[in-house]
Amino acid sequence: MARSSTRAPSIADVAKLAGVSVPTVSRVITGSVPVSPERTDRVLAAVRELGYRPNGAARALVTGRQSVIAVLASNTTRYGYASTLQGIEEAARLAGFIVMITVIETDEPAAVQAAVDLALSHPVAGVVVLKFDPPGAAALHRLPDGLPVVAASGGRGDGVPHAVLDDTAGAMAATDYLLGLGHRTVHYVAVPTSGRRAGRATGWKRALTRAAVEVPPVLDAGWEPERAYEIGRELAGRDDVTAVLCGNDELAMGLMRGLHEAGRRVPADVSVVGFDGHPMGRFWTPALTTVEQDFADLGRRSFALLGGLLGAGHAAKTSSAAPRLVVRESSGPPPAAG
Amino acid sequence: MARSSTRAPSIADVAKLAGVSVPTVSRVITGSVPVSPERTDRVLAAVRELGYRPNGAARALVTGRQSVIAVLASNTTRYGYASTLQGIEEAARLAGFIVMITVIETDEPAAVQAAVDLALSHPVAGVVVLKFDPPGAAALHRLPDGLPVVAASGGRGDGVPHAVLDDTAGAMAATDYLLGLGHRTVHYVAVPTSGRRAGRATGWKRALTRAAVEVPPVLDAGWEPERAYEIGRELAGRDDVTAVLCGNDELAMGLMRGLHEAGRRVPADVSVVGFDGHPMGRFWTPALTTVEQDFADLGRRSFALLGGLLGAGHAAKTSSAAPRLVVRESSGPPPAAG
DNA sequence: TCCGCCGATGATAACGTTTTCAAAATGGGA
DNA sequence: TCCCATTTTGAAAACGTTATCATCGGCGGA
Repeated sequence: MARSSTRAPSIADVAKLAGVSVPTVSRVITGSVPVSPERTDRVLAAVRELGYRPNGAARALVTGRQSVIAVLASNTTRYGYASTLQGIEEAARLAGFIVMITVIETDEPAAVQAAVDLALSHPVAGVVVLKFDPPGAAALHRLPDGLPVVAASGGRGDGVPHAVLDDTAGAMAATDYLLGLGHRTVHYVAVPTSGRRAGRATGWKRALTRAAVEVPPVLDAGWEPERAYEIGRELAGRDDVTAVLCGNDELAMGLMRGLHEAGRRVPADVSVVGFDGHPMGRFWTPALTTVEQDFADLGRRSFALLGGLLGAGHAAKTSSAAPRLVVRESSGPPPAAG
Repeated sequence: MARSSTRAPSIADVAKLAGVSVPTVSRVITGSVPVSPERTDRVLAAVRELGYRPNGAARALVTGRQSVIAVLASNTTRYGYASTLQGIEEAARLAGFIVMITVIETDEPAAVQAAVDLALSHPVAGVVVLKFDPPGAAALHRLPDGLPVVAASGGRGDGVPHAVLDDTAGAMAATDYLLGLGHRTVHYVAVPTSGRRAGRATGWKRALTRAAVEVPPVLDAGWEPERAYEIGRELAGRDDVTAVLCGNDELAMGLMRGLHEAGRRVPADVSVVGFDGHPMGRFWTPALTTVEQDFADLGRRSFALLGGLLGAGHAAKTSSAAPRLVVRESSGPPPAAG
């Protein structure tokens, strides 16, 4: 049973034990060609006894087909990233694919190249790039031609097939909602973006201009809730700020804490709306109004697009879904009826 | 440049173009054996021109060395899991390894077996199992012998090398802290555990018995903050509950919301202490007292253990770290001086 | 000048599997 | 009974790389 040491049993070992030829074992295992019941049993018995497990490298070498897909992302712990990854993994697993994850820590060219090289040092069937921020966008540009690639992001695509969450529509809906509540304008605390086109900022800006109200300067917070917290404290001193849209829910929570510590009440004094639909948002006090996005579905759609690329040629080029505004407690009318 | 179609260039194509033999190309690429500068240049030029990329499957097949490690986990979105995964990935990437992730959704034998089979259908150098819950523990038992395996968990190991976060010590510290504040006893809202030995519950129980106070029944919440929220509402009606330790911070946040909605103030009426050190905890209102754990470090240590297994035989068998109690606003003395 | 040594190079084997192709076995019809 | 079609089986080739081994060249020492 516990045959340690030496080397893993090969198909030849199984064949010898079962008293059949090597190809017969292969046929039993892959099920590609029928084999007589009697031999099939002998082979399966031998497989069990030896604990034989096909060598994927050899199999991949001869078939040329890979069953591994690479995911490139800048971070795997943030809510949106982790959920998208989960969706990709689930869809891939159900299709018999394995997911390899490689993190791209910065958008510095050397680091990006190193990460891409590492990811591609292994034979992969395709690549999914989480293009939510600069590192993701940089990685996309460094992937070699001829490799099936899909990007998952919140904006429109450029070249490669994209699975998209329509950030712009979500941000517009949230901004329209706040304006409809009577707020004079809406401020925006931004997350990093993948390029010039920032879907969330675009939607926010578009809603404001369409309503013919002033567009205040964007407040950049990066990914850190700490920074949003500081912004919250700064904003607390300004009476003209009555509604804030945040690039994601973590930022919104940090911001609310900053406002709270500085004595501003949410939503009585300031309305705060987040983005993403973080599962903790509904337990927050006050519960967070947010633009809910189905990241897991984004991941599944990303893999589906990639599957289309791998299979028949008639693959879809994009897959888009609209987010949904979820109104909870952190938003309301402005303090002085606007 | 963009040579699509046909098949990827092989080392033979490079050799022919550079006018050298196949092994010489291999030597240039791997750097294993010195090659004359003139030939090296020719080879590198040919590599560039053809866009040659070594076939990892062939390489893996002949060397027998794998540069892929598999991670088995039941979920990749929860804070502890995601952070541990991040630590593993980081350490692996720095060592030139790639991380494959396979999710085990339930502890049902068939599902576990399928996931393990999928993960091992690819040749891997070793496996890290996130053994925080039943699916992880089940996976650990289904891995074949002879494969380097490390478990990362919050409890002690059994057989395979373990990287550990000392849950027991953390839970004891938190419970001692609450008892020291004057609480008559401390209730415990539990997360799922990987087996009979639940580190957090053990530490909590040990601290209570050592202080000779009553040990209330464990309140099981699973992983869902929703369930903790309900428990919070239930507990709100009980005056004897003045201090609650939660199995993780998400649960604590759900619980606090439930208490809040039912009119109980935290920490004035009830003290709540979480577990894990979720980054959002400090922004919560009230900011969450918690037992902070360094999951990323746990991941790095897991990989280090695995590296020891892969390299020389004198590998460490365990690696343990103690968590740290971080006192914030959600805990304080009981309402009526105890 | 010759011998032996060392470094660079190339031919060939090996890794473990699937695929191709031919051979053997089986079955059915005349 | 014989022959052909069909199914099952096995031998050998192929995948792309690295490892092994022998060969070739140059160089230093006698």
